[in-house]
Amino acid sequence: MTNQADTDRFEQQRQEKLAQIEAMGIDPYGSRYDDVEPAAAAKARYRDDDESQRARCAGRIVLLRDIGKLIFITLRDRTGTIQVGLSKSLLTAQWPLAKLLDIGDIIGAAGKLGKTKTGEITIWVEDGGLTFLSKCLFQPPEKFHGLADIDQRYRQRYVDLWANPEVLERFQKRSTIVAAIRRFLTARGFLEVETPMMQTIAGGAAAKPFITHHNALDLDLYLRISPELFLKRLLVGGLERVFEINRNFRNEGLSRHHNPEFTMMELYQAYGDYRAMMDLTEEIVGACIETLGLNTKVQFGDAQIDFARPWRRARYADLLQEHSGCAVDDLPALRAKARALSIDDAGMDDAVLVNEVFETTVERNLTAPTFVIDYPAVLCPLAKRSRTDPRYAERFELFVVGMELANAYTELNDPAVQYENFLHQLRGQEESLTKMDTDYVTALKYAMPPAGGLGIGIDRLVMVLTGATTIRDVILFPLLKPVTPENK
RNA sequence: GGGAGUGUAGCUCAGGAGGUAGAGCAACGCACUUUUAAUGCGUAGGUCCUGGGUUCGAAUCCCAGCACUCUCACCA
Repeated sequence: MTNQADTDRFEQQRQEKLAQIEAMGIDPYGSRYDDVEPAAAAKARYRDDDESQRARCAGRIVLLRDIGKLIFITLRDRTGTIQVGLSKSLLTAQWPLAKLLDIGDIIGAAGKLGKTKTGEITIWVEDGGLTFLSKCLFQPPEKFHGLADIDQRYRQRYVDLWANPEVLERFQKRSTIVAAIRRFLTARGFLEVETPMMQTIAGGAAAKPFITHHNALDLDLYLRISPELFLKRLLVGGLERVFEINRNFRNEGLSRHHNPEFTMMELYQAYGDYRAMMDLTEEIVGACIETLGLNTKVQFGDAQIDFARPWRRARYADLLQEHSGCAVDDLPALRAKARALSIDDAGMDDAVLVNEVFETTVERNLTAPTFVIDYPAVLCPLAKRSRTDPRYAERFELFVVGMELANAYTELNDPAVQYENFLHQLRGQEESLTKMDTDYVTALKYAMPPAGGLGIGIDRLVMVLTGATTIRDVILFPLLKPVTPENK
């Protein structure tokens, strides 16, 4: 698609300007530039009645209007934009440098802070106040429409971030959300920890793992699919409240809701249970909404989501009945339903089949925040069974706009039951569950306090709170097929 | 993997009932000291994704492939 000869045509012109800048004795790649004020702050403090105001900002030239002996520049930094005015009479010796500026270049601008005739707050750069900081050698995207080619936006995120300001804003919000969660949990006495990303047994979930190899030990290792079993070992160790915000890796397909590496916040709270986790989830998400300065009503595509508490809590069996018309224990009806939905049920366990029907009929309809509670116990080998009805596990999954956003259990702390569940899992299971984590069972034998555990998918939470309908819009560098010479 | 769509200038996009193509922005030149996507005049810029076929002639029609998007399937 990109014609090399043409790319060179534009780059050539900019190379020539770079050479002219060098000929002036100026380093076209700049150096340390101190005392920079954010553009937004400079604009915010401006006062009409003060002639002595000055400002010093730095950023990228995103617009440039050359009116002969006067040039107006829109300078963008991480906080926004500010106009820079370059006038021949003010700049004097630096005027030739001003005439060499291109859109995309990075400059520093210092001078009087004032207004133009039309009322735009402007830094009127004085001689010596123009600092060349870095030359952009490529033609930037179209100034009004920005970068629209979706593939190129992800591949060249470094361009996307400044060509499309809403992209930068969304990633700033992501950072704000993660910081809010850390602050909230830390204030509650949770300790942030880091557990292994490379594990000899990929436990804590059922997913296909990525495999890597440690040379010195000649040992295959798995990138973790979950930190769960390590965090619960810490409960045994007496860290009664722990959390980790980090990447999980699952070797599965890509979609609007799935990236092979994704960020999970997982926490464990001794002496809690899954109901405590529901309250905590509402509070955590509430803290994020508050920090972002949002109303509880959030727009997502065509849907409006209302996060006002409390959120709906509905039993798995009831939702199944409501959306599929089948009772959770009516297997003939569920088999029939599965066939009607063209689910391939050959060789499928009953519980797995029920869950297939659940996923196809129920999940996509859960738009408003909904805690699905009381899952069939066989689907939850790490969760404690209900004392009142052992067919069910004390587990919830939180759904919003049809997406699983969180998952929580009352944690199973009985080593004998855990051992049995592991054994049961091993029969006919996929690769992630072929090895038993016997050390985890040993840990439970040393006594793990009863506890609640919660995982929140950070990427999906950011999607919901920023209105991003694809996970790739909340991951800076999503996984893409590499560009090869053959497919270019 | 199935289905649908898209691929044209650096960027954003038109167009093309078969006769080798256009706009805006960006670039280059000229003019302009208060612009706001500055403006006006001029110039330059294209393997119309790739390969094959039909045809006197293909960017357009046909076939195959590649890439991307959406969607379905897969995914505790």
